[in-house]
Amino acid sequence: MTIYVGNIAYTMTIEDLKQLFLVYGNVTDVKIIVDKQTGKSKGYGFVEMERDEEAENAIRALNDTQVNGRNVKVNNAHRKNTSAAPQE
DNA sequence: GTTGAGCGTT
Repeated sequence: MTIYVGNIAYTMTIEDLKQLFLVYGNVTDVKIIVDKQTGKSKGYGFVEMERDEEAENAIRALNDTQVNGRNVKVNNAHRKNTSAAPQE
């Protein structure tokens, strides 16, 4: 399952997110979106986990929680073709 | 700061 992580602090890195989600399950891939034009973080990223149940568990545990001083938004991704469900 | 990018073998 691909998890969307938004409103994260610019200080948050891929390893930071990976460690956070690894507590709830094994993480297959972690990615933070960086603007190609500015080279800065866009403030959101994606985390891919093997088991959906662990992913949802991590979502419920980390969503709307303060990380690095920022209230992060964690939810299952609902766009692109990386989601478990088709896009309308 | 709210739903990507990958640029060459993932």
